[in-house]
Amino acid sequence: MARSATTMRADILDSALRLFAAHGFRGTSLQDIATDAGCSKASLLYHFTNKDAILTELLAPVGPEFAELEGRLAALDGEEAARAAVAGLVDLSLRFRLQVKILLQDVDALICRPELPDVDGLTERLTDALSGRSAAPQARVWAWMAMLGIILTSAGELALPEETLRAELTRGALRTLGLPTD
Amino acid sequence: MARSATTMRADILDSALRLFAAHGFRGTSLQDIATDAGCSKASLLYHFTNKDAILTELLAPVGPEFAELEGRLAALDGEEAARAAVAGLVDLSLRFRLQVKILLQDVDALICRPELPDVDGLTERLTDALSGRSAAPQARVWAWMAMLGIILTSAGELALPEETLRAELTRGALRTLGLPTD
DNA sequence: GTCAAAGCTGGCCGATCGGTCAGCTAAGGT
DNA sequence: ACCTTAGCTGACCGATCGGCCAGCTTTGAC
Repeated sequence: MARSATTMRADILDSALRLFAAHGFRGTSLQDIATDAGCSKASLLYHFTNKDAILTELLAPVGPEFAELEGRLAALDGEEAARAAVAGLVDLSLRFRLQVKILLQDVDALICRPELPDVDGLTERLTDALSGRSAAPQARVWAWMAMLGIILTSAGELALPEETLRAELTRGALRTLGLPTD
Repeated sequence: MARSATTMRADILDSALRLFAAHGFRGTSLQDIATDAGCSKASLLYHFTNKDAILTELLAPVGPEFAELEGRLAALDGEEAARAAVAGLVDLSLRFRLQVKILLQDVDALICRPELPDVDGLTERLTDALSGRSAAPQARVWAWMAMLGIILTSAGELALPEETLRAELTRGALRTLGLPTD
């Protein structure tokens, strides 16, 4: 054995996460991952059944976290729902920067997979909460702006300490939604 | 000749624009475009030297428009710069919805091409204007949130009349930046 | 009517993709 | 010392990609 099994698997996942986030799922070949991880392409397919399995394992922790956020939001309404949605979204976007970046790059090619989180429904329920359960066109537009602003800005490469980033993302989103920033 | 030359070229560009926006540049094959346009793959490469040439022609009108916006913004400062940047960005994002969507899907694979607009420099100068020429971390975060919110929300599929979309995008972005909405 | 050129296509090419397989190496229980 | 098995690999496969080319059909100038 070349190296401990757990290390090899972890190295592959680490390389795949970085490369998928940087160049997209479709833009990263198995050979790219193998080279980066320092092993052969065949070795990848020994540890994982196929390319999709690597992606699925990388994205596995994301789904439950967003589901839990949705559960918390479901009981709330109005301004309370919007503030909770902002806080939760900022938190998850920062914790899963790279995973979110992967999802966004090939949305259309990935949302059709049943094992992956239901992105369409998720965004719909999130914008519903962010708008404070309002169906007004303005509220829907602002909810989308706030959601995309949070997710993509945190996925970007702003060179800022995490705490200031979290604080300013929250403040910016609340203002987008027209809510006073405490 | 099967049909008038100008029609064939226009049909190809129309199909390519829709397919690139829907599935990305790398996610759309020449065969896909040919099938959609109702001609053979070889016919595409008769009208265009290669796949990149189709993309370049689709994106050609975008560069000058953003360059002109930049020129207008360069002379402005502070709140004036931010307001002008919001108005200009909303306008261009709505006018070039599909083109922007293409650029965003494969940013990393496309920005390296010299003939295409300098996305990195463009976003940097735009966020500089949106922040009112401020280097404060908060202003930079909010500028990114406003920019991404405008661009991606307009690229999305909100089923709203263009005028309300324009008005609410502008209002939302100004609030994100902490500017009074008149 | 003739003919050069434009418009268009089927068939082919090399490269690269994800994935399979037989087989090599080394670890570890007995 | 022996042998099973986990870890790993080079070589290979079919599919698909972007792109090329010889040649067919139609047009329009003369």
